[in-house]
Parts: sequence; structure tokens; C-alpha cells
Amino acid sequence: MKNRPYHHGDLATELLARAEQTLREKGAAALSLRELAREIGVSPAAPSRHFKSKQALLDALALGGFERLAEATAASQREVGESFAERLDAAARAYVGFTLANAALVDLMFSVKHSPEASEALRAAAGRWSEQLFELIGAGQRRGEVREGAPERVTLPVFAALHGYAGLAVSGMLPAEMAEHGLDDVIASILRQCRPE
Amino acid sequence: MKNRPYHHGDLATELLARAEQTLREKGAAALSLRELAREIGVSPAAPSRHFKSKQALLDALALGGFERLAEATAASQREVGESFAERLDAAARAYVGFTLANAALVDLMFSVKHSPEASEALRAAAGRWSEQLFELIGAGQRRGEVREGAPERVTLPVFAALHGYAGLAVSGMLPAEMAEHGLDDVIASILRQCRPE
DNA sequence: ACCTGAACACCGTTCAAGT
DNA sequence: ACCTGAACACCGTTCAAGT
Repeated sequence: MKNRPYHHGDLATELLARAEQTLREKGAAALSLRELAREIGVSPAAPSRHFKSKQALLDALALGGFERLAEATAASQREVGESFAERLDAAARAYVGFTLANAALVDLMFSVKHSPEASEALRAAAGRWSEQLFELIGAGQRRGEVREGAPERVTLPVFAALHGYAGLAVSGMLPAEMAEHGLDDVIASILRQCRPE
Repeated sequence: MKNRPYHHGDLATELLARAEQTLREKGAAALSLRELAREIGVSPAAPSRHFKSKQALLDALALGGFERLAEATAASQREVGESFAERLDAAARAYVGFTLANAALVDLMFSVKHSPEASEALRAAAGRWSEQLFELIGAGQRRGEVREGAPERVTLPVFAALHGYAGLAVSGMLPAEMAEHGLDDVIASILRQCRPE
């Protein structure tokens, strides 16, 4: 057994890991830098060397969330057929699944308040994800399974429907009678609105 | 001029009013019960007589938000024609307009964490609002302008699209190329997915 | 019933000083 | 470069006591 060294070694990484655990288990309100430091066994001032403010840590968390979401979406496309319906279904379930499994993190990712510098990076990370939806629609158009139109204008309503459903489901604001077939109905409605002619 | 009386008179109301102002001007993070009390000129302990915790005040704020949203939606339907397209357009713009004008409040309304007792009241208030979308779709169906199907299953994807677009717009996560005709495209996609046959 | 004053156990952040 | 220890200016909440 080794006694704790003066230098932690990888405090930044451990802060992020513990923070995300707290986020998942107790919610964003319960996230405190001091408590994180206490759990890790480091002084209250130590985190500030790695994240210049609490908001900076939250921003880093959100950034990681977007990266994992993009990764999960990419994974969903790898083991699925080529038809638009199949690919949309996979992407939709990946997104909603990620959101439900990481509710507090997703809340953070799309929260209103981010430091302006972080917003740039966050928007870029969000872009790398929405790029995939964009690709999905474009491929559907090339196959003649999705109506024509500027891809970004066809994609936005699809994006909005998924994001909105996930948000409603996570916040518990879905009327019970809507939750039953919720995601199925949303996917069906997206296919309907994307249909050619 | 009257000197401040021992009893404020309507502290609960003034707390809510000032809290909403702070929310709008400085965001949820800047909302402090102590500062509210200071602004109003009352002791730090005074708010606790009217809201048993900070969360209780946030819940009350969210509740008021849902009531005003329902009111704004109802108003949007009063001065508009009878066709589904017109009524949907009005309701959509009322919702997105409310969201953009009250970003931090809407964030609160749909936030993940609410005290369990409040969640009941909040869901009821949200229900009174979604009831209106529900009515909108039902009326469209009776006019033959909206496809058939269980109204709650036709309504959910509409609800999701609006909620999602508003959320994306407010969080600044809308890719620039999508923001241009954003709401127009979302409304058009809703009309397309609702079209009969 | 409504509010004050003081206290308690926390925060995030800063900064000299240590290793 | 990385961390400690102590300090500063805050929090939300509770509770006896005042009016």
C-alpha cells in the first residue's frame, strides 16, 4: 500500500470522474468542489490549479458528454442496415438512451449558462454530433428515401423532435398517456415528415 | 413617505417578483434568498416563513411559468383563423416566443430536479398547457386537416418538435445554418407530419 | 402570524507559503 | 508545477426571541 503522495498525479481526471459520478447519483445541485476535494483527499484549493472555476469544471463535463454522445451515435450506425428507416431508428434510440442514462449531464450540456469561451468549444462538440444527423439525412436523400431540400433545413426538425422528446421524458413532463408509445411515435412522425413527395 | 413596517405585507409576492427579475437579468445561478431578502429590506430568515426552502421558491416560480405559458397559448388562439395551419402557427410562435423571452424560467420549468410534492402540481400545470395542444390537434382532426389516430399519439411528436426547437434555440446549440429559417422549417415539418393520408 | 438576530455548517475563490 | 493552510466573503437553514 502506498501512502498518498504530495502530488496526486492525475487530479484533473479524478475530479472529472468523481464529479460525473456525483452528477449521476445526486444531481447537479449536490456537486461541490470542496466535497470533491474531500473525497479525493486533497486540499480545498487544489482543484483550482486544474479548473479555474467551478463553471470551468462543469464546462469540461459538458464537453465530455458531447464527445461520448457523438461516439454513441457513431456506434449505433455501425451495426445496422443501410435503409434510412433503420439508421434513423438506431440514431434516435442511441440519443434518447444516452439522455435517459445521463439525465443530469445532458441537462448540463444544453444548459443556458456556459462561460463564453467554453461555449465555442461546446458548440463545436455539439456540431460534431449534429454533423452525424446531417449525414444521416444526406444519405437518406441520396437513396431517395428522404425528401429533397437543403440538408440543414431538413435536418433541423428531426433534431428538434429528438431533442424535445428526450427533454420531455427526462424532466418527467410527459403526460402518462403519451409516454407509452412515445419514442416509437416520434420516430414514426420523423419518417412521415421526411418522406419524399 | 412611510417608514418600513415590521410586517412587510406581501413578502411572498415580492419575493417571487424579485426572484423572477433576477432570473431574467442574471440567471438562475445568481439567485440567492439572502440577497433577495437584502434587496427587499427584510432579515435573512424572513423568506423561510413563506417558502420553506429555496427549492420551494423555485418550484413556485416554475408553476407560475406554466400558468403564464398556458395563458399565452390561449391568447394566441383567440385572434386567429380556424384552419389548423393558422392555429398551429400561432401556438408554435407563442411557445417559442415565451421560451426565448423567459429562457432561465423555462429552464427551471423543465429542469430535472423538483421536490416530489411540487412535481405533482407542476405536472398538472404542464398538463393544462399540453391540453391546449391536444385540443388543437383534435380540432384539426375534426376539420379533416390532420391525420387520424389517437390524439395523444398524434400530439406528442408535435409537442416534442416545438419543445426541442425552443430548447436548442435557447441553449445556443443551434448550428448557425439551421437557425435562419429554423422555426418556419419546424412548423412546416409539423404540418407535413400531420397531413392526412 | 410575521419577522429579527444570531448562530451553524457549509460554499467558491484567493494567496502566501511549503515541497 | 502542484499542493497546503488559512482567510474572505458569501450561502441556506434553524431557532430563540421580539412585536
